[in-house]
Amino acid sequence: MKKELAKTYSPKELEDRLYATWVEKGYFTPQVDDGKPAFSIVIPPPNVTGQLHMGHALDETLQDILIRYKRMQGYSTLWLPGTDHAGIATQIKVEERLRVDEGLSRYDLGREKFLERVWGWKDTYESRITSQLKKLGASCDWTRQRFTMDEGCSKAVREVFVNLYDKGLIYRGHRIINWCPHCLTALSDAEVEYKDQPGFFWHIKYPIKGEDGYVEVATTRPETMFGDTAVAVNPDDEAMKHLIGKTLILPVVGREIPVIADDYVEIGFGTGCVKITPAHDPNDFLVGQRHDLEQIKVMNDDATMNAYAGKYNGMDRYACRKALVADLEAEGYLVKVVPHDHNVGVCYRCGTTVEPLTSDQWFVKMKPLAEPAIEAVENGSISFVPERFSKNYFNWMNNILDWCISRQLWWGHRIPAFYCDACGEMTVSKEDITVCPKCGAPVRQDSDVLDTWFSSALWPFSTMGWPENTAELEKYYPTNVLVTGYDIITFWVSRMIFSGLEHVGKKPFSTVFIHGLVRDAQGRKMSKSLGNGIDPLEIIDQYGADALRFALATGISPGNDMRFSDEKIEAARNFNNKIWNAARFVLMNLTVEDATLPDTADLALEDKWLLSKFNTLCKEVTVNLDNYELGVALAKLYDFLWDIFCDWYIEIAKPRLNDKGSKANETCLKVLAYTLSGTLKLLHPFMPFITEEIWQSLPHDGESIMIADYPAYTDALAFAEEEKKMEAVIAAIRAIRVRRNEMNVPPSRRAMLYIVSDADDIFNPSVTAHFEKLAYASGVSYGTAYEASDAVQIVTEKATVYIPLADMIDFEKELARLKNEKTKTEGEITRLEKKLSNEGFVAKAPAAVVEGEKAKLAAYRETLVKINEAIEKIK
RNA sequence: GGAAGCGUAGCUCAGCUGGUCAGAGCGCACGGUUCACAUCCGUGAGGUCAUGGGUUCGAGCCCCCUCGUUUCCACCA
Repeated sequence: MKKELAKTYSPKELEDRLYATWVEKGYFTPQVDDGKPAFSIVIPPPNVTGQLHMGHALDETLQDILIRYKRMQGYSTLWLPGTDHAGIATQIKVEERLRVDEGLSRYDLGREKFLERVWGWKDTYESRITSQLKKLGASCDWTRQRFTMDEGCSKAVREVFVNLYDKGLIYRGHRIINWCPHCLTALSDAEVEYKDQPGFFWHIKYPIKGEDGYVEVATTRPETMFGDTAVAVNPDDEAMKHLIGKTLILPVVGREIPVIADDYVEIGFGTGCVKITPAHDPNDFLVGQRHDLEQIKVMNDDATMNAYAGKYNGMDRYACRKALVADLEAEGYLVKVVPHDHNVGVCYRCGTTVEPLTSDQWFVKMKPLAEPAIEAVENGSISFVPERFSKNYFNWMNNILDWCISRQLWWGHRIPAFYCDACGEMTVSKEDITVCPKCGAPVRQDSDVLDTWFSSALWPFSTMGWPENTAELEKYYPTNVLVTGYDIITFWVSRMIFSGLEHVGKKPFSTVFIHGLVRDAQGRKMSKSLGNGIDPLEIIDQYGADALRFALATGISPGNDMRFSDEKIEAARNFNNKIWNAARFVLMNLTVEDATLPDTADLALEDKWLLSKFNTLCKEVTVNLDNYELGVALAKLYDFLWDIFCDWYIEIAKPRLNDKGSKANETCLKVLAYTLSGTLKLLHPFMPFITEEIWQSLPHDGESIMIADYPAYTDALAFAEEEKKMEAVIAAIRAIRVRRNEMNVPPSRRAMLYIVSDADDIFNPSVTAHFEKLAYASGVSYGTAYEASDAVQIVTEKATVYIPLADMIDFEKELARLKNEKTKTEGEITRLEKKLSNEGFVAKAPAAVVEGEKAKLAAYRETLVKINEAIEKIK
C-alpha cells in the first residue's frame, strides 16, 4: 500500500492513467435506479468549430467541481456531455477550408456532398473536444454523450417545431430581418452585434411636386433611397406639418412619393423629415405597415444593387453609395455632409455589416412563450448566481420580438415543412413525407435550416430522451444548475427556460451559475486576431490539469472576469508541489496501517487544534460550495493545507515523529494521516488527479477518493478550548521570532528560553519541543518567575518569555520598545473602554459582539500588567 | 438613451446577509544549506478600501453625488 513518491510532482505520468481507471470503473456513469437523490448538469455543448479554449476550461472546471462535490456527497450525479453543431459557425469554417484547400465553393459540391464534408469535420472536432475534456479531468458520463444533430436531438427538434406550429406559435411571414450578405442568411436579433463606426449624414433635397421648394432629408445610407416610398414628418411639428399630403419627387430616380404623418419622427432631430424605406429599415418597415406603403427591395442577397437602382444596378452597396452621392452633388441635390458616428449592426460570425431587408422567413411568436419564462425567474423558481444577471434576462425577455428561426444554410436541422407545387399546400410534419397528403403530388422540403440555437434551446431535455418519457428525464430533469458565461444569457439561457417550460412543462434548471470571461494578463479578451489566446492543453502538458484547474478556480468570484497569467499558473504549480511534498513527508514517516482517529484522550493539544481547524474547514468549504463561492472555498483549502497543516502542524509534529515506536508517535501519525486524507477529499473536486494519487498511497477505505464521502463537520472534533490554547502557544512562538528578527539574531544562534506564565494548562513541558524547533531554543524552562535581568523580555497575553541574550541587548532600546508597547496597549484599552461604555453599542450590538469586545479588553489588560512588570525589571 | 459591473497594498485580485475585514498570491527588503518541499522556511515594509456627503452605536460592505473604467441592451432616420 505504502509507496515512495517522487521528489517533485510530475502530473504527466499519472493523469491519463487515473482517468482511464475512473472511466473503466464507471464512476462517471450514475445508475438511474440507484435510489440516491439526483444531481445533474448538462454541459453547455462546445461548438464543433474548433478546439477548447480557456473559457471552456473555466466553464468545464467549475462544472466538474460541483459534480465531483455532489457525487462525494452521495448524490446520483449526472454530468451529461455533448457538442453543438453550431450552424453558421461550422459551415463558414468548412467552406473556408474547402476554398483554401480545393478552391471550391459549397455550390460546387452540392448540398449532399457538402454536408458529408461537414459531418467529417464534426467527427474530427467532436473527438478532439472530447479528448480535451478528458485531459481536463472532466467527470462526464461519456455513455450519455450527445450531439445537437444526432437522432434523438433531431427528433426533439421536429417534435417542438410541429407542436409550436400547431399551436400557432411558429409562422411563416414576410418581414424585415437582419441579413448577412456574406453568410447569405437571415440572422436573429441576438445574432447581430453593434459596433461604433464613423459615418456621415448626407443631407439630400427631395423636390416638391408642383412647387419650387424641396424637402431636406438626412440619411446615413443614401443607397437605400431607391427604396423610399414616402417621407414622414411628425404631425405635431409646426414647422413641417404643412407638408403632409404633398408629393415629392425622388432625385435621380424621378419616382413620386407622398409626405406622410407619423409620430415616429422626432421633432427637432435631424431635418425633421425622414425618408421611409420599408424594405430596408426595421422602423421604416413598421411605418410602412401603418401607412400601407409599398416595400421596394433595392438590393440582391449579396448586397449588390438590383434593377430598382437603375444605372447603379449590379454595383456593391458601398460603391453605389459613393457613385450616388457624387451624382447627387453634381446635380445639386446634396445639401451637405455631416460626419456622424453611429452603431452599425454586424454579423456575429463573420463581422460583415448586416443589411436589414424584407424576406420570407419562419418566426417563433415570442410573447406567449416569454411570459411564463419571466414568471419563473420572478418567483424564484429559477435563480441566477449572482442575482444581478436576472436583470439582463428580464431586460431581454420583456422586450423580446419574434424570433427569426430560419437560416439559408445547409448545415443544420432542415425545416420540416413540405411544399406541394401542384396544389400549393404546405404540410408541417414530424416525419419526412414525399407526397402531398392533400393531392398526392410530390412535395419538396423547405430548403432552409433552423437557427442553431433552436436545437440548443432543447438541450436539457432533448439529451435525456424527450419526447419519450424516459427514466433519465424522470430522474435527472430538471437539472440542478446550469454553468455558463454571461455572454450567452440571451442566446441560450433564456431560450432553454421558455422551451423547457413550454415543452416539458418544467423548468430546465433551478440555478444559473454565471461566470466571467478569462482574459489575458493585460486584461484583454483572448482572441484569435490578437493572438493572445492560451491553449489549455499546453498548460496541462506543462503543469498538469490540476494546476490549470487551480489557476482557473482560485480567486474568482461569480460573474466577474478573471485574468490568466504566468504568475497564477506558477502559484498553482507550487501548490501542487506543496501538497505532494506534504504527502511525501507523511508517507516517509508513516508506520500505521489505518487512518482512523485515536481516542480523544490520547490527543495532544496541537492534535486537537489541528482537528478542530480541519473540522471548521469542512463546514466552511461546504457552505461556500453550496453558495457557489468556489474561489473562497479553494482559498480556504489552500490556507489550511499550506499554513495550518504544513507550516505549523507538521513542524510541530517533527519531534514526535522522530520518537519512533512511541504511543505519541502513533497518535501523531494517525492525526497526520486522517487530516491529510480528509483535506485531500475536500480538495478532490478542485484537483482530482493529485488528490487521487496521494489518497491511494495513504491508508484508505474504498476504491477511489472520488467516491469517498465528502468530509462533514462533526461536534466530536470541535475543540474550541484547545484551539485558543494552541493559539496562545503560536502567539508566543511568533513573538519570539519577531523579536529575534528585530535584533538580527541569526537562527544559528540558539538560546535558552524561560517561559513565565500562570497558565500552566498551556505552558507546560509537553509543549517544550514546539519552542525548541520553532523558536530556535537551545532549551526551554517553565516557571512562574524569572529573576535574572540579563534577558530580552517578550510579552504576550498569556506568558512572558525571557531570552538571555545579554550581549546583544541594548537596554535603553529595550526600555523604549517596552514603553512603546505599553502606550499602544493602553490606547487599545481606552478605545475598548470607550466603546463598551457607549450605551448605544452595548444596547444594540449583538451580545456575541459585545462579549468579544469585553474579552479583547480583558486580554489587553492582562498584557498590560505583564508589560509593566517587564519595564520594572529593566529599571 | 437605458442598465449593470469594477475602482481595496507596486501588480493581480478575495472580502458571504454592515461588528477581529483591513486580507491572499506575486513582487520587494532582511535572515535562513533545520534530515517533505529553494516550485522552500522565517520576518518585514506598503492601503485614510477612487472622491464628497448621508444612514447607523458601528461601513470597503447600505443610500446619494462626482470622477475614472469595463460591459450589456436599445438605437434618432
